[in-house]
Amino acid sequence: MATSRKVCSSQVIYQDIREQILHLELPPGTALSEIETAEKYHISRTPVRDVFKALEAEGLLEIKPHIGTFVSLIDLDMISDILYMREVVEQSLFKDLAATHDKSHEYRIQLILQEQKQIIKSDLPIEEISRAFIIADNRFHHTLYELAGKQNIVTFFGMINSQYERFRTFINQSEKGDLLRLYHDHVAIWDAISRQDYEKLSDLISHHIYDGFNASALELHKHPEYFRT
Amino acid sequence: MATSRKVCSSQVIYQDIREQILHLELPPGTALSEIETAEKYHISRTPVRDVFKALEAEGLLEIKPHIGTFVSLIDLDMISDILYMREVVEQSLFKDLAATHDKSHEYRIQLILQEQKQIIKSDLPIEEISRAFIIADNRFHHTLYELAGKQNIVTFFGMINSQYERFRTFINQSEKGDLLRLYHDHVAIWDAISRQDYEKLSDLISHHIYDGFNASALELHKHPEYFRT
DNA sequence: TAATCAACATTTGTATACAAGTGAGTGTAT
DNA sequence: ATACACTCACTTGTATACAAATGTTGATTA
Repeated sequence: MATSRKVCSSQVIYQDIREQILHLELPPGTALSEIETAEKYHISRTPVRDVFKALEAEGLLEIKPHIGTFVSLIDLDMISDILYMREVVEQSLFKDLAATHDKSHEYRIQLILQEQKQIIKSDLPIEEISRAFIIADNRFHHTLYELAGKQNIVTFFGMINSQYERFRTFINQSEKGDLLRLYHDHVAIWDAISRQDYEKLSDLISHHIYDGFNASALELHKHPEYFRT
Repeated sequence: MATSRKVCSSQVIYQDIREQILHLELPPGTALSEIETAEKYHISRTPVRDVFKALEAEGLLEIKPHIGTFVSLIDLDMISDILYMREVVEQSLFKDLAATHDKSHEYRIQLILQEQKQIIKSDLPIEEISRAFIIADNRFHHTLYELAGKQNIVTFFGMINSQYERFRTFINQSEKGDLLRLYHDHVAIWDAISRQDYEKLSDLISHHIYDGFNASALELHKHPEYFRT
C-alpha cells in the first residue's frame, strides 16, 4: 500500500522533498519546476515526475498541467476533519485497549515516555527538540494502535496525516511548555488506560487532540498566505 | 488531494483499469505489463507508468521493480481494520447528525432510498443491479457525511476504500436478498436518526457494516488465490 | 492612449531509445 | 545425473527529444 522499497534515486529524493515540505522549508505556495529539481539532484525529469506524482497523491503538491507544480496550501478545514477522525478512532481504540489491558506492555510504554521526557530536557535548539518530539509522539500513538491490534490504521492515517504533520510543524515552533503539556497528556492517558478509567480517558483524548489545534488559532496571522481560504 | 482534473488520455485509462480491478475482471494476482497495456490503449509507456503508480498508491497494484506489476491480493486483515474505522466514525458522525437533525433534508434522503428500491426491483441482470446498488449505497453514506459537515472524510475513505470496494464486488455476486437487507438497513438507520434513537442507531450501524463481511466468510473458498495469506 | 494580436519563454504531457536488474532456460563440465 | 554458469528474453528504471498548452511580453494598429 505504501511506496515500494526501491533503493533507487527517486526514493531518496522523495524523502528529501517530503521532509522539506513538512518542515516548511518549502513553504505552501512555493513553485517547483521539474527541470530545476532534476538539475538540482543531477537526474532527469522522469524520476522527478514520479516523485511529484507521489507527493501529489499525498496532498503535499498540486500539479497544474502546463502551468506549474506548487506546494499545496494548508487546508484547515481538512485538518479539522482529520482530527475528528483521530478523536473518534482513538476514543474507541484506547477504550478497547484498556478493556483488554494487562501489565505485559508496561515497560515498552514507559520506555517511550522516558524518551519523550529526555528529549524535552535536552539542550538542543528548540527546532531540533520539536522535530524529535514529534517523532517520539507519533511512536507513542502508533504503539498504542499496535497494542490494540489495529496496526493497519496507522498506515491509513499515515496517508492522510501529512497535511496535519505540516501544520504541527507550524504551530510547534512555540515553546517547550507545549511539548511538556503533550508529554503529561501521554502519561495521563496511559495511566487512565491502566486504571481502566474510561470517563477520564475519553476526556483526556479529546483535549489532547484538539487543544493544540485550538490554541494555535492565534498564530495563523503570522503567515496567512500558507492557508487555503 | 485526489487526482488532478486533466482530461488527458491517462485519466481515461486510469478509470478504465481501476474499474476492471474493482470489478474483478482483472483478478488479484494478475500480471500487467507496461508495454502490453500501452499497446492495448495505443499510447506510450509514460502515461501507463503514471497510471500504474497512481493505482499502486491506492493499493490496487503492486510494482516489483524489474520483475513485474501485479494486481494486489485482497488483504482481509486490512479490510477488517477499514471496517472498524468506518464503524467508529459513522457511530459518532451519525449520532452528531441525529443531534442536530431537522426535517430539511428529508426529501433528499428519501430520493436516494427510493432510487435504491427501484434498482433492486428492476429486471436488469444481477451484476448490473449489484454495481448500480453499490454506487447508490455509497451515495447514501456520503450524503450523511455531507449533512454532518464532514465531507472531507468521504475523500479520506475514498483513498483507502478501494480494497473494500473490490471485496464487496466479490461477496455481492450473491443474491438480491442481500441488497434488500442493505436497503432496509438504510431505511432503519435514517429512521433512527430522525427519531434520535441513539441506542438503536448504534446497533444498526455496527450490524450494517459487519454483517456482510462476516456472512461472506463462507464464500472465500471459491477463490482462495485472491487473498493474502 | 488603449486595445488587440502574435511571437516567445516556460510549464507539464508524451513518445522513444537505452540502461539495468531479474529469472528462466539451456548448455556444458564434472 | 547433477551442479554450475551463461545466455537471453522480459521486466521496470532512466534519459532525452519533442508536442501541446498556458501566460506574458511586446509590437502593431485603430
